[in-house]
Amino acid sequence: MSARVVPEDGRRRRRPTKQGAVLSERLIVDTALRLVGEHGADALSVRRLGAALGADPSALYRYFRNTDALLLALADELIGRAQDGWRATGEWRADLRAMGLRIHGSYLSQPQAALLAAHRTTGRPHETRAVETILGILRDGGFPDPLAVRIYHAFVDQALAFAAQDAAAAALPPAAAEADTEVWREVYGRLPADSHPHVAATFPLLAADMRDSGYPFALELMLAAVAALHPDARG
Amino acid sequence: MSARVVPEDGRRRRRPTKQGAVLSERLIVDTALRLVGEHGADALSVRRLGAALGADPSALYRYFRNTDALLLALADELIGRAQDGWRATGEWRADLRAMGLRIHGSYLSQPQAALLAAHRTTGRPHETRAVETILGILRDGGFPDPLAVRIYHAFVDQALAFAAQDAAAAALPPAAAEADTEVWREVYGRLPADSHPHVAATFPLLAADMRDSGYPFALELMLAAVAALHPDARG
DNA sequence: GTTTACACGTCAATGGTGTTGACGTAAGGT
DNA sequence: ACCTTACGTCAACACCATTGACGTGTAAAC
Repeated sequence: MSARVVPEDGRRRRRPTKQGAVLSERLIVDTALRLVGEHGADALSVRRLGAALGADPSALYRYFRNTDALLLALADELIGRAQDGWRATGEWRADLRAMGLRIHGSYLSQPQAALLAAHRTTGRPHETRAVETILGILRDGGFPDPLAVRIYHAFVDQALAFAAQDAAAAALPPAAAEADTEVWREVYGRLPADSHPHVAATFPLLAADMRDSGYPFALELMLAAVAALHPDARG
Repeated sequence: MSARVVPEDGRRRRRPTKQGAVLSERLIVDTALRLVGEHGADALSVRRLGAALGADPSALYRYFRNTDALLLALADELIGRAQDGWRATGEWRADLRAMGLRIHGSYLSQPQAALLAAHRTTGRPHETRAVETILGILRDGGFPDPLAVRIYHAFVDQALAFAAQDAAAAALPPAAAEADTEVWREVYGRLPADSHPHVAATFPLLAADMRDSGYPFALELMLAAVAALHPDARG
């Protein structure tokens, strides 16, 4: 069985499955995202996706070469959703902030797809559009090319890295997630002041702060530092 | 079978396996890291680890409640290695920089293991020591507690997130890695200037910059922004 | 309208995974 | 030397992704 996948636009004969569903790339991607959204990270397996579609699991291999290809399709869909409806204001700092938060948020809405795809280069249309947009914000904002490129790199990597990091936390099986929470309460909450004075002194602050993502603050720090590098910055 | 795991210090009877190995937490963790380092993340399964140890796979469950517990042990080992031989200089900026680069480097030295562990809270000794150290750098450096805690959070998350991100890239199977590289050359290198003017204009700079990790620059940006927040900063 | 080719849904099988309960042996405290 | 029990082993379960063979029904060709 080689080359069983037929490209989407070459498809003609859409035979319904036994249960009456008519498959398509679009339907599969949407169903996969819905499955994940409704039943969590563990719900996405070839078997379960087949069941949700009303098809034999192996039918998916007519549409995606393997699960990795399916995940890249999900990833590009997420990048696309991050940009839906966004409009540039022309103010580079506000625009970068918005893009960062949108990418982060979009990936977080589908944690386990994000996890598997945040470190891949898909080269698909939604991705290239995002690259173009962000580079444009920086160049139109007045940063010279070499600096714009360095900032672009740090900015995008940071957004994706935090997205993956927070997605990983959100995608943890319930048992592991509870284990992490309990570690905070049971271990860090009880470290003695003589061996761990700094943790002991700040524990309430720490426990409160760690509940949320560190990204928004890290993003603000990056934007502040970048502003200081702007040609127009005084000093 | 409940409560089959006996804590390491309660162990007395070290019965050798059929193949003559004498198991211990230490031996299992080291073997697991070696396995992952040599044969990739996929090589880490209970069965394969058992085989590498010369023991029945289920023997591992006498030492770790489940694979998650084993992963946390691996993560803590990496954190420990990041701190080996480090000494504070008393200069918060230099110390933070060193810690960031050490954590990042330590995880990168075992990309496959880092991938599996970078987003967990272990609560184990090496981890609590690292938390204490970093908090200490900030508090002793003159940051008031609420600010120190926020900075700590952003700093640690950034280091771990980038570590995981870069580890993921380093751990890609050769085929996928080459696919990503080719996407850069074939897709981004050929985007037409009329649809993607910014990418087209900066492609050589972009391709060169993206080869390395974005972390060092992102770290410098964060440190610069943090310096501006220091109580002693003018303005 | 009938024929025909093949796209694609289905079946069955392979070899992997984590995890558990039962069991017996040998190690160590007494 | 005895006895308890820690712990290594075995067998089994339920799940996983993936593949080769198969045949049906669709849609194009005539």
